[in-house]
Amino acid sequence: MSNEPSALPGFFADLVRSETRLYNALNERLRSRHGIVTSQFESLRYLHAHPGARVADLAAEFAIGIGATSKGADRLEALGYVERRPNPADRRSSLLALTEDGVRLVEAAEHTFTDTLAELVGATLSPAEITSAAQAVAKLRAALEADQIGAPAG
Amino acid sequence: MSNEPSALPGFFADLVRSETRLYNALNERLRSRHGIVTSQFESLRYLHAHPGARVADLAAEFAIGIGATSKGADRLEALGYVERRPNPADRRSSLLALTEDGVRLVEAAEHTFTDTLAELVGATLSPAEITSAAQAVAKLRAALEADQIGAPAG
DNA sequence: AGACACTATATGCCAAGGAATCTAAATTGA
DNA sequence: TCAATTTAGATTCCTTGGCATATAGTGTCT
Repeated sequence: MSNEPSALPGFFADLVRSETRLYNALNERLRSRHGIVTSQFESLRYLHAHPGARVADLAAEFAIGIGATSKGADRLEALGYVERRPNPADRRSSLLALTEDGVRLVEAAEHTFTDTLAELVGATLSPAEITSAAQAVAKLRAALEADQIGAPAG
Repeated sequence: MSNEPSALPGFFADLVRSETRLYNALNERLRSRHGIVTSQFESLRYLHAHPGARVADLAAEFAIGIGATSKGADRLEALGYVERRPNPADRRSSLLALTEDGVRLVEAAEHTFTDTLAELVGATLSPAEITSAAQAVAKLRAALEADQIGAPAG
């Protein structure tokens, strides 16, 4: 009874729809309060946790292309939130780090982000549901990353 | 112990990363085998299940803007998979439907879609994990839709 | 009937990502 | 050591989506 094979397309559809709507809602909040969108917040958040990351590290984390990542870094640099510093170990690459403004922004936006998620997800799913869903997607993500599935070309 | 409030950012990150990689992997497969990408497949799939849907119905389903949906319909029409028929009840709108080619394509692509998901998700998560994750995202999606959260403006 | 608001969609412009290409730098191996 | 290969990331072109606006058709009110 439980191994309906065709549960997967519905699961995928619900996953994508939920993600789209959460992403859109977070975009609105983050843009109005902090002037950035979710993808930018996530980059800043990653750099906050991993100072000195390279463009390729960001691209691998988000499963987007190097070109797109490089352009995204340009924008954050132009906004004054990110700095490119020379990589002493390899002159082809730069080390990315948050500026002081970037640190302030990401710390403020973190509250908006967490609060909005709590409002949108926490109001709907019970802690137990969140826990079991979180375990499943964490496992799925780890497997996809380990097998390098869905990494774009450019 | 279970109601860590800060489980949500990690859950969101894993959700987005999983979705991105699954979407990218499906894009590759669908493009190489059928010449369409996942977003197009999902539109065709929706029209297969809901013949005579309008542009606005597709936009609401996917939580994307009306303008983008209209342009997407243009492309599928240009490819010969979708037809716009006059809506007898309202001459401002058209009723969208699959052509015969569109029906053939979506039925073939459905196998690719299901098989790929089974390969990527079914190999990683147990049926029980899939079931509980699917229930959670179905509930989340329904709540977001009911509250019209994350519907874009245009 | 005419005016007005409303709705459905189409269109134009801009921002962002994918893929391919290009350059510079590092690494390898004869 | 120096040519060949690989790697990092920047640049270019193309596609797609968001948002604002335009256009046409509906409904209503008088």
